[in-house]
Amino acid sequence: MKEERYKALYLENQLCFPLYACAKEVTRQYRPFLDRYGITYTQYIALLALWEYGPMHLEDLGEKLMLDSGTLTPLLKKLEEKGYLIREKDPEDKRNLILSVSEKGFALREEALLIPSQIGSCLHLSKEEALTLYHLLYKTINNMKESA
Amino acid sequence: MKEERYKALYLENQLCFPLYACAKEVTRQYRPFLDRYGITYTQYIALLALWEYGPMHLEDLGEKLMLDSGTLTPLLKKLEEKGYLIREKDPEDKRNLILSVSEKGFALREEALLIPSQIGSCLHLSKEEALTLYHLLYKTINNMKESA
DNA sequence: CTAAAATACATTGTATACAATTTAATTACA
DNA sequence: TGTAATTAAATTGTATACAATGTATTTTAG
Repeated sequence: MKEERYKALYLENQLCFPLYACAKEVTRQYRPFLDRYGITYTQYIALLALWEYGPMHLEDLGEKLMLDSGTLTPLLKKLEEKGYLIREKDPEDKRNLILSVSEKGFALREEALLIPSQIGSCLHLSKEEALTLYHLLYKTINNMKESA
Repeated sequence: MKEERYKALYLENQLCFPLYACAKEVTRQYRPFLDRYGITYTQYIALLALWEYGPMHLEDLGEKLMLDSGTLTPLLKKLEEKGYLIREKDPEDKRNLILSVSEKGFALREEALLIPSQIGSCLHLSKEEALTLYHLLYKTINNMKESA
């Protein structure tokens, strides 16, 4: 099986695989912290964006998170059901949906303040390693966006 | 909104987000190449493991790919339906499922030989950058596994 | 030797992801 | 102005992911 000819297809020679596995593993690290508030990782990053930038349209959130309406629509409805979010039609243009964090959603922000450092300590990377990884990931993302 | 107090929760201060986004984006790059053979990214990495290591049990594949039976069972059935894979009970221990690549599956391996370099060129990373990224990702994965 | 524990896979239920299509609202233009 | 083109969400359909449970098989203890 392990013929030289197929070296390019060895799992350990792929960059994609550790990327895929690491991303899954990191979101798994978040689970116990987020379970306490009844939210998922994707719901969490949606809140991160809305906490930081304030009310915005679904499309803008989609651009920030690189997610489309097919993913976001049901996810945002769940956040609304849980009381963290308000979804309302934009009176200026009723095609748009304005997303804004509720009072309960802002209360959650206070609790969430503790999460990043707890996750950070799971990863056990030096500040320098984390920064290198961060920049390489964004560089890769931007490279892919350009070539598209 | 953008108060100093909440800096730790800024989307751009998260390491998890570019990781999550990059992984999704890279699997998207695979899609056009894999669509031609009617397989998905996860099905592709399952084949990578089976091409490289030969027949194995579902559990071993799950360990290599960090996936459980809930994900693998339906995925492997689809690969079998498409004719790339053979699923059979192990006569030695009928709890185990032996997974082996079919003739058609090995024919696909020849075609797949072209994929890694085509993906590589989408990422536009130098050999050094790719290697650094690779090592940091595996380091992070291993760190998380240890702390668990 | 047999009942209980353990094991491996399958199934169920929930939540993404995303392509493709549909629907409602707005804009553009003939 | 009235209709065609465009736009933004929502919906539909398929494929992961994964926790929790179920089921068949094997192993282990007594």
